[in-house]
Amino acid sequence: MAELEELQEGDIAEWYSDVIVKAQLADYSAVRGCVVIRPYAYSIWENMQRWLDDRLKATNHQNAYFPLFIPLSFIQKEKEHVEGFAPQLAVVTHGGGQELAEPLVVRPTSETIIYDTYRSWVQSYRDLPLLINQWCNVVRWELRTRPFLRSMEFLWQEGHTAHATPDEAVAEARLILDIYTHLIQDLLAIPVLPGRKSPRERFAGARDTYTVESLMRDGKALQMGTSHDLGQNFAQAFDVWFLDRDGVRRWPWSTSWAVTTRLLGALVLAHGDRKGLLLPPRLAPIQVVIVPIARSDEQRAQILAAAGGIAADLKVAGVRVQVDSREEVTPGFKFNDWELRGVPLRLELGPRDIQRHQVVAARRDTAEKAPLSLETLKASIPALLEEIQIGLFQRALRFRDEHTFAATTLADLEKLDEQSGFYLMNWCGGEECELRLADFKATIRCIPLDETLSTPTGRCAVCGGQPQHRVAVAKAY
RNA sequence: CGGGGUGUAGCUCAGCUUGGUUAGAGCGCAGCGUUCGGGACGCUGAGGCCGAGCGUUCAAAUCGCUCCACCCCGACCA
Repeated sequence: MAELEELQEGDIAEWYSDVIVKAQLADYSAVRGCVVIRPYAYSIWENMQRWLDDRLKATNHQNAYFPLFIPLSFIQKEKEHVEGFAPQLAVVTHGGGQELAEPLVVRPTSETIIYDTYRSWVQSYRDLPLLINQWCNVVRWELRTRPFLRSMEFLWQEGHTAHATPDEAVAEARLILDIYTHLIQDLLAIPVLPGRKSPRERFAGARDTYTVESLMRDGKALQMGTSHDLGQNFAQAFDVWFLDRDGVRRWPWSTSWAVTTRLLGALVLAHGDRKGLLLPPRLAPIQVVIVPIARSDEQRAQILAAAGGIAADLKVAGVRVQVDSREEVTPGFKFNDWELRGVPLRLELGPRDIQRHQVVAARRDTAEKAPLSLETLKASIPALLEEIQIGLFQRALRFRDEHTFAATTLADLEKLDEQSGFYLMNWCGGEECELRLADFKATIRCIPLDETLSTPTGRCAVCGGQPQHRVAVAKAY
């Protein structure tokens, strides 16, 4: 595998699927567009889930589960929603050998079935806010699929909340965006650009869509998570009412928000290199792998015993550690194997080390090797893992800064071919101007929430008119 | 849904142009032995409806037609 930055677009695609398969993250399945998520990747997903689920519970959200099947008529109740999702629906027409009276769609997202239920849950302002989350799978009939980044079935969490005031709903959508920001920056070690979507890029049926966008190492942007201010659209469409404090009947204001297993793909594309995967320690299923090196059988027994002791100590210190005691492959093979699988830290333990009372620690991120004293491992290893975690984020942040440019005219976007990344561009807010970006295979990724970025500084780069914002433009996955 | 490509051992592929013994290689897998600080080696062995169907022929992995699947590239999408 060559250095990622040197690869052409098609080769990146090949590198990506290579890493996915060789690092045992996913397997292609018998079904087009659907992958098998292997234990290694699922374990990473569980680590993300655990953190996010805890945060959601800490902010008073509760988990629930709604049906996989949704009556077709439900999807059709919200005008924009149906227009947005109709082309992507998988529809069940038969069951038990009979044609169904009404077809059932396999959920592409659950707003409709959930609001149909909320009608009976919400009567009074005392029932609000209603803060529900569900972990599940969804299906969207994609034409062009890629493992994790876009598959026909994927896993996610979808939050659906209802509030008594519009301000509360917006505050909720923003709170979640903030939680996503922490998840992605603190755990995945990937910097995000938080912002709002242009009307054109908004979720079907939303009043406003908030997004966190990141840059992959090939300079393309990836939408990492979204949080929608749905206004009263779904409440209205599904006839959800509450009697407010002042005796007036109102539709509640609602939000929905999601992150998906796409984040697993982001991990590969944001940190991977020519050796393969590189996992941030806080998410790595195996943070430390110990590779024993021995010449004779009795030496092996001694070294394996020592390795087992180190592993036990590290486990007590909260480190996820594994001893690679395979005898059928050489240490050199193991080095490459674990590097491909992205384990952040490797400890080599051989006869020399036993003698000197040390291990040799090899960092996946910098390829540096250094001896570590056995006495202080319980402190030095967690510290080193933390250093790697921070370093990965810093490196990704530097990469993003170096790939963020200004575009003052449309012609500046021609540079996208040479130098892909975020291009900050003044925009009048007109859809005609936005559509011109297609000439460069680019889209408006977001209007940054950070006003130092989004405050316009000149004229609209496309039409020369009065700009409304500066927006982040990029090629996207 | 359009364009391109590929289907032969678990994987990567050769063989097909010019039809003809028992279909091959490397890797992987199993057993045994030697190895082990950056992808070790030797010996032995298991493993195939040549993507599916129909046709041409004395004879098809090989020629023709149809279908299917997957990958890559574009328009639509988390």
